[in-house]
Amino acid sequence: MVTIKQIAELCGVSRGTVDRVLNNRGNVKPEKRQLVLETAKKLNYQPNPAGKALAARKKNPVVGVLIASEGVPFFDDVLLPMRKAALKYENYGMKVLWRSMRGFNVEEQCSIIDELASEVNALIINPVNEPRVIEKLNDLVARGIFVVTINNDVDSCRRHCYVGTDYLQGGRTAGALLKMIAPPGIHAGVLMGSQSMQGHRQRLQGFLEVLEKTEGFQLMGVHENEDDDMISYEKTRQLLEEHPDTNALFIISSGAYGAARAVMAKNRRDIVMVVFDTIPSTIRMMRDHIIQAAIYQHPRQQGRRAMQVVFDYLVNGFRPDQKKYLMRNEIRILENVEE
Amino acid sequence: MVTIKQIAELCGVSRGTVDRVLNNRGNVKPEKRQLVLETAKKLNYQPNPAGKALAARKKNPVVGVLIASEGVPFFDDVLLPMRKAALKYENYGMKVLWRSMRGFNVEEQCSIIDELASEVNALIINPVNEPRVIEKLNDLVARGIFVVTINNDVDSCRRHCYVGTDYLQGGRTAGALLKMIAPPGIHAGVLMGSQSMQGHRQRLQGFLEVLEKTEGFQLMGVHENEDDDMISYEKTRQLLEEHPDTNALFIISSGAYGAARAVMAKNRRDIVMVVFDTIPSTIRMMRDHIIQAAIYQHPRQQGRRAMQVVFDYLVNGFRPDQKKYLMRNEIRILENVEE
DNA sequence: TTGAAAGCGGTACCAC
DNA sequence: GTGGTACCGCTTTCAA
Repeated sequence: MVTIKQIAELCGVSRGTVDRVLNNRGNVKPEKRQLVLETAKKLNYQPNPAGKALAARKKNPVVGVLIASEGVPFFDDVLLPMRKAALKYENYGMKVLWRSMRGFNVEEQCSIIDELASEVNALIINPVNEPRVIEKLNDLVARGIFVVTINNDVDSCRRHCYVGTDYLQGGRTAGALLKMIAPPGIHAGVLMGSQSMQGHRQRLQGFLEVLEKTEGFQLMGVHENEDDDMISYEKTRQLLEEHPDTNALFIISSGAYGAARAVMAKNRRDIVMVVFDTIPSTIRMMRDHIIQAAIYQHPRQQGRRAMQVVFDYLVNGFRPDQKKYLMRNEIRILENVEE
Repeated sequence: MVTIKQIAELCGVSRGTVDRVLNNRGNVKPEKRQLVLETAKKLNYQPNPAGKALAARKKNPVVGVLIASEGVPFFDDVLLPMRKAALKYENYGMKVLWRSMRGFNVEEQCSIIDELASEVNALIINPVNEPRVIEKLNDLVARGIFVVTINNDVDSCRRHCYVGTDYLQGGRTAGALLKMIAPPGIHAGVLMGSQSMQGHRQRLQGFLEVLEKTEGFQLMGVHENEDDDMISYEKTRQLLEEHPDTNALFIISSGAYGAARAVMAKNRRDIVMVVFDTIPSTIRMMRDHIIQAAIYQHPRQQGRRAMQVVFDYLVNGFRPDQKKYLMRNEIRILENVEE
């Protein structure tokens, strides 16, 4: 392992000079600069993160977290490991400010961002896909704040990093799975949160892409449930009444429980249900054999990873090595859904 | 964040004394000891891992890795992220000695362990489940070497930590999946590496546990392929000739490619194949629709995690918070198998 | 433009 | 028993 001290000795300069070169702080004579750079390269110098972390304490690293998590069980699985990771990183001197909100209110999100912006050097956010929010995030980036979007990426935003899933692939996986586990002649109904959610549209697109090539496939309707179980219940009930030949349901975001209750109410245990996320109510419905499979988007990894990317940047001085960290869309059935 | 220095000031003692108390190095008057402990507890003192890591350099932390990986594609997926993690940790001053072997030769494994034992303070090993090896590992533990078993745990071994999967659950998941994707009346043939591999037996057990309750299920035979594709090919061919009504194949460890080739040779594309691990040859067979699904045991996480557990112990001074780190058995189909 | 020195938190060793 | 001190690697500040 090579240290700054060794490079300094080899080049006949002081550690301070080496530091100035390696971190582009200027004020070094070109020849010396050149010499230091070459030596560092030749010896394959890699900074020791422990040294960096200790020194970084003086920079007072603070990260803000803003997630529209209230009333959304999925985010419990994101936030728990994120909190655990935060606890670990707080031992290095990093601080975390937690904020949450309910629903996708642009106004509210903007004002919380403003509030956080003045006291953090990094932000983890689950952003609403709206121009005003995007503009605000770009603004933070311009001011030197490190921005990580989680679970939901936004268009044309200059955020440093996105942590989430590939929605299109998620839809394809769900479609292909349904095709495998349902009898031929699939007549599927679809429920999604909202057409205005880009991720939901992409999942639907991937799903249809796979199934439309399938013999006997019929789409019985696509309905919006605003990620609400009650609305989900009503719409599913209606769908089943209008199209009794429906034999499969695909739930694109939340509302699986509501849909499952409608299936139970109609006593339609022949229906195959594929949903997203393995929240507790979904696991219960899997045990009752109402829901057959769920696509798992690694919420825990998402939470951990987002916090880690920020820590590595603020404390260890690493820029993320990817602009996007995409988690796999996994298939979970009753047998591998629990710990 | 609380530091040793602060505790020292509050207690009116020196940092050295606080260190002696918190690390049980003795030589502290009971009253002082008590006071320091109470203060640390009250302030919820947590050591800063960066400080520890820096100081740990003087201990010269070295870890040895010994995996019977040669000729086993599965371990490529374990070793690559393990190497990447090692590279990262080497920047903290930890050193890694890499060893590999081919097959499960007790003699050879023992001699490599002996060779490593004298130069490492930790060992990551994929052990052969044999008394002589187990004894040797227990010996290392007694000598203060930190031992992590990976992918294959061994009975009654005092290793500090196991990183791998739950074999029984893997078998159950495979069985339940087969039940979902194959038409009713499953006539399944099974290929396993060896009856003497505990993990393989457990997967078979989980598989049968689920399927034996299934109407119309028949087991057409269980054959050993020694994890070899050629043997796998021969045994599968034979099985299909003796039992032409076989309509499903379950491959418990390696040899999926050999079995798939036999299926192709017999032109039996109606057969449903469920296998373990998504090695390149398996992915190719999935693209050709010979293999329908694979159980994925998170090889990459296994590699990363094992290295991390060792690093956290040697460099940060954390004991692992679990004796077993079990990865989920995931279901992979063509649509979610690739990046 | 540069070097020297202090400090981040923890550990180890020496002198008393 | 105990305090003082040096050191691990990196950053920052100050003086020259």
